[in-house]
Amino acid sequence: MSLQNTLSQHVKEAVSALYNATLETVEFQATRKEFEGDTTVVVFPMLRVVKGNPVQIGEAIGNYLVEHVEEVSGFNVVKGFLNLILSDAYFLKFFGSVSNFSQYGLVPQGDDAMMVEYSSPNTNKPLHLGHVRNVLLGYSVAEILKASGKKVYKTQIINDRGIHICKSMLAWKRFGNGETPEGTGLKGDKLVGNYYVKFDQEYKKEIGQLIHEGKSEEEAKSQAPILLEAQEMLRKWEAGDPETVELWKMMNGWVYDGFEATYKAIGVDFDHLYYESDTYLLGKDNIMEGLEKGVFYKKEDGSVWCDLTEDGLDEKIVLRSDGTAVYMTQDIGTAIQRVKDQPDINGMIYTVGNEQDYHFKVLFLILKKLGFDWAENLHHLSYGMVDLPSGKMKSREGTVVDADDLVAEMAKTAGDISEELGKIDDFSEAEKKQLYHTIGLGALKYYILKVDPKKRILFNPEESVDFQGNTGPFIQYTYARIQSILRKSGAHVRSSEVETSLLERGLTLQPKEKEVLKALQSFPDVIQLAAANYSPALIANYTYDLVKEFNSFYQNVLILSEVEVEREFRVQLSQAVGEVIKTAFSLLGIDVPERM
RNA sequence: GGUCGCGUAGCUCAGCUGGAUAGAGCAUCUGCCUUCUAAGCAGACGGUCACAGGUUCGAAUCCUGUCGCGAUCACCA
Repeated sequence: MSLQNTLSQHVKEAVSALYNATLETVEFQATRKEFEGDTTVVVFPMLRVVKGNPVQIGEAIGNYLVEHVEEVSGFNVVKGFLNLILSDAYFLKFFGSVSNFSQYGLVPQGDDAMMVEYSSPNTNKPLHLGHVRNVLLGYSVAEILKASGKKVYKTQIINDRGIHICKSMLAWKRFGNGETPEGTGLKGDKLVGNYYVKFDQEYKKEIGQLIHEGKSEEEAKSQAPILLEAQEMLRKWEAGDPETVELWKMMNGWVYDGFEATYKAIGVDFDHLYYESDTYLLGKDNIMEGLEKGVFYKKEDGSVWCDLTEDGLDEKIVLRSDGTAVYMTQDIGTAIQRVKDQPDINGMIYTVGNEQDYHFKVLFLILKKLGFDWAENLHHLSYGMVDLPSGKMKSREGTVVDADDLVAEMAKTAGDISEELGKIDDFSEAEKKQLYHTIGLGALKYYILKVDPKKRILFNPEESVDFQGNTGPFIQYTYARIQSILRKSGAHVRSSEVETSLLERGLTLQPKEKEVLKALQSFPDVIQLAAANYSPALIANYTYDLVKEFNSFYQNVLILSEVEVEREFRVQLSQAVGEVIKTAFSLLGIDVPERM
């Protein structure tokens, strides 16, 4: 039983004994820094069942607790707040009860399985800053869910078909002169992306020409020869024309190699890949079944709809009048297919930008109406856009921030700062390169993940990301310093038997040490809370708080003390903090360096 | 226009189920490297929590309305 539960029980007893009243719940709160105490009971809510002065009630309960509960060694009452002081024995008992801090807070995997989808790239252009936020969020939420005891399948659906793909194929065919990634030394996704841009340039040129010849803008846009040809290419692809399919396979292959390199650089991975070319025909059967069940209805022109007006939404089309699928059709079919493929899944998380909030609201509602039990556990992990100081990113205007460039830029900044500090002059070039990548990526990931996903991010690439304060590198730095302490102290290994004897050997805890212990104590709760809210930000901000407490301790208390017991405990405490930082950061997908 | 989200210090952000004098970092200013890594620590300065009502012993937090910003409301994906 957690301390809070134990205390809660005793407070109820106290109220019962002292006032002959029954308390439903006891409200706890972290004690504010300016008051003495380790945890606080709020007396106000008790006034409903106990009539009287909150201060007197607090005093009475406080006295009762000190007398009856060994963990409580003292108290004070300020207004309606009962601040309890916990004994050193209690804190050391907690510290000793954790046998292995590298596993601390992690719940062993149960049978509950979830699928987390993220990235969802198009294969006509490279990944950009928007994808970076998506991928980091999805990956981190998947890791947090794992830590909370869920089995997790990480997936991405690759949008590998459609008119946009044909555009870059056509442009390559027309202007490419047989260029390949190998021949040019360009990453495959970059090469293909260039032809997508090339298509757009040609398209604009042709539109201009047509308007010059007297067509209206609308006519020009729909009649430009290059566009017609792209549409023709899509038809050929759908018909399975060998030459077109061959080209499609080749160019998509280039793009996959490019994506793979980017994912590797960012440090994310997937368990399953879905290709839209395999799934885009799914869903029609499900629509037909739904039609029979009466979930959908058919209009006179043959199109199929779902009436959501009773749920406060509109009618939504799920099948066109010509019988072809829309986006919604595919998503319905894909969701159902996934559960068929992986029957232990009983929930799915879709990491997709908030511009699709409405789509997912409708999708989930329809799946519920179709009667799937897992439809209750669908969640749209919706996130805000990443804006630049210049405004929105627009691929056609070349204002996108490329993911690979961004990672390289961050590593360079990390390198510049490190060189200036000169702490790692004995590193080899390869080690330095690795370290700069770790730090730069840590800065980028932390910067994005510490913000509430719902909020838009204003990303200024020039100012780049800070390395001071609430940042990834600051936390990495703290970890590195802890490793340094462990090296210098001869790396004491913690064992659970030791801590009780620490008390017997005369150890008394200092306030800074208690603060660190308190911060460590809340880690398991934070993981659960983060999993329940799909929020990496909670983990990030928790880690920062822990590091702040540790640094304050580090700076104000001598760790390598002359007194043996103190030295032993402080080294172990440092080690524990290091392990929790490492765990927390692994949930964010951030590596920690041994030295920096 | 309907719906959804956001609005907290000059800037970037925390603030869990309502609780004490609303917290960090950056920026500005003061101290601290002969002691475990100064990417640090200790402190100062900085707030009408967009605005107005309401519920409550108590509201940044919950409810209603207003304003501002954004997204969305396709037989596009």
